[in-house]
Amino acid sequence: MTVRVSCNDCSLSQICLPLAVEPEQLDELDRMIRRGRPLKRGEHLYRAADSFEAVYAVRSGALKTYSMSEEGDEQVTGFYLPGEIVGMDGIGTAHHVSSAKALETSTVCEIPFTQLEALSTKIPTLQRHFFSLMSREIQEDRMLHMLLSKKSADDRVASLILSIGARHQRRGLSNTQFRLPMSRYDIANYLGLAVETVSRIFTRLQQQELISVDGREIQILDRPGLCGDSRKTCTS
Amino acid sequence: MTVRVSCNDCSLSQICLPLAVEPEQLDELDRMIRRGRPLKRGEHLYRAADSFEAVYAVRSGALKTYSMSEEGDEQVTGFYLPGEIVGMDGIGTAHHVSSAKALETSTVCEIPFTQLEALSTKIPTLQRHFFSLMSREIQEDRMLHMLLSKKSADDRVASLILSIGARHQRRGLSNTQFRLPMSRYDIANYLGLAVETVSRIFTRLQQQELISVDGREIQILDRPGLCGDSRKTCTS
DNA sequence: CGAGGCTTTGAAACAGTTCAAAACTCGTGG
DNA sequence: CCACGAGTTTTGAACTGTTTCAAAGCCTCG
Repeated sequence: MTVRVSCNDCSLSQICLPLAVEPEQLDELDRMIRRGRPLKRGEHLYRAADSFEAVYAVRSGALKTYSMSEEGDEQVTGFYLPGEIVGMDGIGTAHHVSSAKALETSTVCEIPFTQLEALSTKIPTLQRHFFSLMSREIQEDRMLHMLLSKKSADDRVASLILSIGARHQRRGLSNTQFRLPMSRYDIANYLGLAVETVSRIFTRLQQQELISVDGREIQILDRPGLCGDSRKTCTS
Repeated sequence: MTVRVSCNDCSLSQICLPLAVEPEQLDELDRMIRRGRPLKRGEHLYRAADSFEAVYAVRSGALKTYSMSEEGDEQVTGFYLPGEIVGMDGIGTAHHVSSAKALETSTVCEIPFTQLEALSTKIPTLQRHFFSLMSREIQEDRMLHMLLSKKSADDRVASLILSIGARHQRRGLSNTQFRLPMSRYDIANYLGLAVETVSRIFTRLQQQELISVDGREIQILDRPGLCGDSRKTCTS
């Protein structure tokens, strides 16, 4: 039982795949997309070693991707918010190398990759857009590389908060006040820190009056301060 | 004055782009490639903010890519050996976001991206191969993410040594004995460590008789030991 | 052969971790 | 509707891997 929503009606079409497709060709893209039932918090969208069939656009909610090392510890590799594409790391190996799990009730649009590939050869702007998406994912990984390798724990947390804010803004929401969809554990894991450290930093950033924290509810009080802290280009 | 070498004669064709192209179509790929004069150690292939025109296949030598933070410190984001493709991070932004610099005398094949894109719509296996390459770059970034966020300094260095070895093997060279093309500074920077730490670790790994080190000359003496150290899947 | 860059080594300092424990949330079932 | 309990978050104190500072030795290439 697939839900009947079309890209035309979707509020995310301006930041999602459709933006690369002319209106007259949108139907073709639209028809290949499968919109399944919502994922409940904790449910998997796919698991490592599943065969790679599709990429997914997040429609609502939030997901995390993670992989497992041989010793069995988890590494959170990314967070995905509405309008973002998840699952591109599987293209090269024909099976997923990471798992994707819902952080809260979420809906996604499934885009079968073989069909997307075929359509891409017909619509150059779509091919280009997809190259761009992957390239930008690489760029972001490089920025994360710098974050992990050069920045202090405070900078890392500040940077994540700013990033979530900026991604909210892309959807027309406040970049100043929002709810973090992930736990302190996930944040710590993603940023290569201990949970205790992350918790202490939230408290500290609040004491410095850079943000106000209430559980997962965040409000940015002093953006320049927070940016300066993380020395990150302060878009938004 | 472009050098006259064709993909047909190139010993790297089995790990480089040509592997995705049928022999009868190889000429078309071949014709779009420009082979320039060698880069001397320290010369740039491109710099951050240069407009993005092409990706490059390394033919000989070795390069590093790096980006600069606002404060002006360098982050080495990758090392590129013969047969590998460098420059894909620029696709999404129309200009390069990092710089690429020769670590030693190197030659590269320049592949104009617009032409590659056009050819990709005609040769689906080429399109697929390019998606795969980018996807694998993302995968590797994710493994690096885990390395930086969860592993000890010793594990990181061991892992890099094993990676360089494996990449030598792909070209039919020894995966046990080789020369590192990069300085201790570059290794430290890439792995998020201090130079002194890296130097100490090389000494320590040698004391443990896992490797033998003579400057940049490396020999792996106890692969399982080195793998076990870095807990990395020990291919090769 | 000399100079600047690399590499190594030692000792002190520190950022972040680990261990331990208490306090809070929130969904669930009685 | 309230109480229970598992998972999450916070806080404190001791510990440790890595960095920083300092200095000497070593290539290598002009």
